[in-house]
Amino acid sequence: MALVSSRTPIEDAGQASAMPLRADAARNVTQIRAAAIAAFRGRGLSTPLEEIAAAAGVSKATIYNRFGGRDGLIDAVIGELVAAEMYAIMERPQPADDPWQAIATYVRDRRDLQYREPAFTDALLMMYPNSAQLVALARAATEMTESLLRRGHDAGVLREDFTASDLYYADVANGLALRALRRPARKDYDRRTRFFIDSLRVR
Amino acid sequence: MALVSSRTPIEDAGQASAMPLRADAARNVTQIRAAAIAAFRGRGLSTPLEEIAAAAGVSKATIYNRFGGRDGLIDAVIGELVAAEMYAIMERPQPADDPWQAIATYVRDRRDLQYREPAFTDALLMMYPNSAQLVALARAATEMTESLLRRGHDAGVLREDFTASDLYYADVANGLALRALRRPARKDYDRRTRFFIDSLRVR
DNA sequence: GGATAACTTGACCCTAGGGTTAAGTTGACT
DNA sequence: AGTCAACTTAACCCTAGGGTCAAGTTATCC
Repeated sequence: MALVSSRTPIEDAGQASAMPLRADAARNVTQIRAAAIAAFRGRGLSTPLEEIAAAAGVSKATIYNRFGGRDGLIDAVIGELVAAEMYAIMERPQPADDPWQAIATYVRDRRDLQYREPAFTDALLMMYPNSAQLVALARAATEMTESLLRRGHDAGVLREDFTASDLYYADVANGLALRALRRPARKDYDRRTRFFIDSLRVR
Repeated sequence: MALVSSRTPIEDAGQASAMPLRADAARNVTQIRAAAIAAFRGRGLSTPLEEIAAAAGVSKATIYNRFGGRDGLIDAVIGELVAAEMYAIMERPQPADDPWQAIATYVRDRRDLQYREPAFTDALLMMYPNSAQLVALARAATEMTESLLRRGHDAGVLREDFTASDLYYADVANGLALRALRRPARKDYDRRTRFFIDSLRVR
C-alpha cells in the first residue's frame, strides 16, 4: 500500500499532520470525512466507498490516496461516530453508585447507542480489526463491562450465572436484528430493553 | 424463466410428477436435493448455487433446469430441512397443558431448532418470500404464537406487555447472532435461553 | 440400432464492489 | 509566469455470484 507522500494513513487520520496538505487536498479530506460520517450513520461501516466518494464529490481513488482504504477512513471518523459516545457511556456509572443502578444504566445506554448508531454494531462485531481506534475501544469496553458485572455479582444484585459474554452476545444479537428488520418504534425497543435488564437482576 | 418441458418448477419440487423424469434427470434431482440440504444446513439458505451444484456433481445450469432457481430449490427441500420440525414443535403444546409450560416449551423448542438449523433463521427472516412453503409455514407459526401468548395473558402467567413481535424480534436477533459469532457452547446457549424464558414470566 | 425429445453443460453475460495506476491537472513556491 | 511536486481521476483489473443459452450428449421408444 504505497502512499504518495511519506505520511502514513494513520497520520492522515489524525486531525493535525506534520506537513500540511495542499489546499485542495485538505478540502477533500473534510468533505470525505463528512460524507463518511453521514454514510456510516445511515448504513453502517460497510457502506461502499464509491458511494461515499460520490457524496463527497471526489472519485474513490481519492479516498484511497487520503485514507489508505476503508480501515483508515474508519479510523478517521470513528471517534466522532461512536467512540466519543461510548467513552461517555463508560464514564457515567461512578464507583460510588449503587451497583445495580450502574449496570442498568450502562446496559440501557449501550442499547440506546445501538438504536441511534448502526455503526456501533459493526464496532461490536469487530468487523474491521485493522482500525487501531476500534481495537482500543473494544478493549476499554470489555474491561468496563467486566468490572461492572463483578461489582454486581459481589453485591448479590446480578444473576450470578450472567457473564460478560452473555451481555456481548445479547448486544450483538440486538444490533443485528435492528439492522435486519425494519426499525422498531422507540417504545417497543425500550420495552424490550427493559425486559432484558429485568432478566439480569436476581429474582 | 422458460423451462425445458411444460412442467413447472413447483411441480418438479414435489415428490411425484405427472410425467416422470428421465432416469439421468431423476438421479440428478436426488443428488441436488441431498447436496442442497447439506449445504443449507451448514451455511443457510443463501449458499451459492454453484457450490451445491459442485457437491451434487452437476453444473449449476442443471439446478436452474430442474428447480427454476433458488426459490424452487428451497421449496423442494424446506420440508425436510425445517418445516417438518417446525410443525412438530407446533403440535407439542396441547390445549390441555399448563399455559406457562406450553409457552416455555414452545420458546425453548424454537431456540433449539435455531441452534441446530441456521436455515431456520433464514426462514424466520422471510428472505425468500417466493417460496410458497415458507410463506405457509410463517403464517402457521404466527398463528400458533399468537394463540399461545393469548392463553398466557389470559391465565395471567405471561408478562402482559410481552407481544408476538417481541418474540419474533428476539428470535431473529438470536438467529443472527448465532450465525455472526462463533457458535456458543451448548450450555451457554441454553443458559441464555433460560434467561430469556424467565424474563417472560410475570414477576 | 436408429431417431428424437429430454437432458446437460461449458461458456458466456451481467452486476456490485474492492483495489490500483498511468496520465493529466493544479496549488504553491520562486 | 514558470516549474514541479502534490494531487486527482478515468479507466482499468479482479473476485464472487446470479442467471442464460447454443451446442452437444444420452435415455428411451420403436
